[in-house]
Amino acid sequence: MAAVSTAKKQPVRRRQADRREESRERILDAAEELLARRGYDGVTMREIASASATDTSLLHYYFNTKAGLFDAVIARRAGIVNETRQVSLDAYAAGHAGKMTAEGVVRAYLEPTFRFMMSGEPGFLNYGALIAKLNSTAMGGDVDTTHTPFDPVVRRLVEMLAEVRPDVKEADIYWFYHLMSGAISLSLAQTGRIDVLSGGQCRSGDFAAILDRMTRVFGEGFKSLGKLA
Amino acid sequence: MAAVSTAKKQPVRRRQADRREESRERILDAAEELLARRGYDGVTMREIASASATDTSLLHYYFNTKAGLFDAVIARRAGIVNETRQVSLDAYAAGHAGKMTAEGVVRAYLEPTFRFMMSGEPGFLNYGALIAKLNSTAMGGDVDTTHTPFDPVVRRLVEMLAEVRPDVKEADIYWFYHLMSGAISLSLAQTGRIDVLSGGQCRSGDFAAILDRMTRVFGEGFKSLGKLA
DNA sequence: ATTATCTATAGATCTATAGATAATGC
DNA sequence: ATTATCTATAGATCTATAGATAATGC
Repeated sequence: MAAVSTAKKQPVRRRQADRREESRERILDAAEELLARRGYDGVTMREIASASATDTSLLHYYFNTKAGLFDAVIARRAGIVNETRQVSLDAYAAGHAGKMTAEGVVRAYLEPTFRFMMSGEPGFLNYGALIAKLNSTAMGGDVDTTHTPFDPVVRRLVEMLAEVRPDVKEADIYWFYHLMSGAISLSLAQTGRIDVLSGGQCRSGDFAAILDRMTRVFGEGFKSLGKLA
Repeated sequence: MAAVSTAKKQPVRRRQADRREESRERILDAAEELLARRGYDGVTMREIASASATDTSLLHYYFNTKAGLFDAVIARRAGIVNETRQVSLDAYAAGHAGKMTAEGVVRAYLEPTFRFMMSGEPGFLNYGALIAKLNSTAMGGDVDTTHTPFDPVVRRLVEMLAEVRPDVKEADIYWFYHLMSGAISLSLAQTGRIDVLSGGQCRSGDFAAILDRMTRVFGEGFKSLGKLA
């Protein structure tokens, strides 16, 4: 057997890179949760430091400023989310050349996001709520919302929808995305409001139900575009 | 001719009630704009005081606390918005007994909101953005989101949609409302993101365009409910 | 006499940094 | 010798209130 819990008092000797990584992750986790719940201005560096069992000086050591910490929280998961969406759209396009449907495209776009939310990892639930807050924040404020890292995938989505219905004007497809985006955002926000409103018939955290309804409603709704009113 | 600008130096003699009302409105306007732009925690009482050309002590005199001021901002326009929606839904129901359509109900629900946004009154644009922020805030925080004053009208909407399609489960109608609510929220937020994304083909402030697309997409999308997938 | 408004400040924060100490690198 | 972490604090806020003054009521 290898040496498991040999010395009692002696601190575990960890590599610098590991200490660094562990501390950063611990801070990012705490920041993610607090930022998701109360927003950028609703959270203090002290609170994040306290929640991650360290001091504000360490937060500044790793992330420089509060805005830097915020950006790091967003950036941490943006890559994987983006890639998964991209892969999903490409896979659907490849598997349905010439027979793509709006519903299929919509599902391919939505599924990865909701799969992350259903993974059970609390980090993703917090991340989702944080992205929702960011989405409803006007551009040009303190928090930089210009570098939304999701734009290329959205363009791909629009492209594929245009292929399904070449007669629909591009602007209308963008509006369609806008409406869908709003529905996604509110869902990621997990506000608990629909729970109360429906008397418990719906639960904010039931992402399987939301994915199903979204796919249907937007898949069908897409057909209305381009028609005369 | 009546006495217009008679005395030069002499301060205009105004009734107490008028002074009170004018000051309150001036403060509420400034608060509404700042809160819409930066959120509850992103704005200070000092800033609101400065923007309304007064002091924080007067803000506290009229509204007690920061939370009290926030509530007053929300409450000021909630009544008229609510009533207008209610009247619109009732009018549609009365005029289309037995021949209501999902699209008709959806339009009757949406139209008043968007009409306020299109009124050109900047107060309503700010109010809309503020409501959008509130909608994506989880319940149970500092800001009280439980007293959302819009619930009764939503129930009426759900009721009418259920009349259009009695075969659809109530939970599905609530989910449908949830999706629509997300799209409304993002639209009210006026983030400017769709403008950039679409390369200027769409404008966040084009509420006529949004109302038109929403009515179509959700009117058509509603038909997908209750169907087998 | 009452109500609205201003002056001044208490007491509790906040972000950020300088400088000391502890742990790892080599 | 270098990197990670902690101690202590600067300097600038923040919300809220006490108490004085100005304007209106009657």
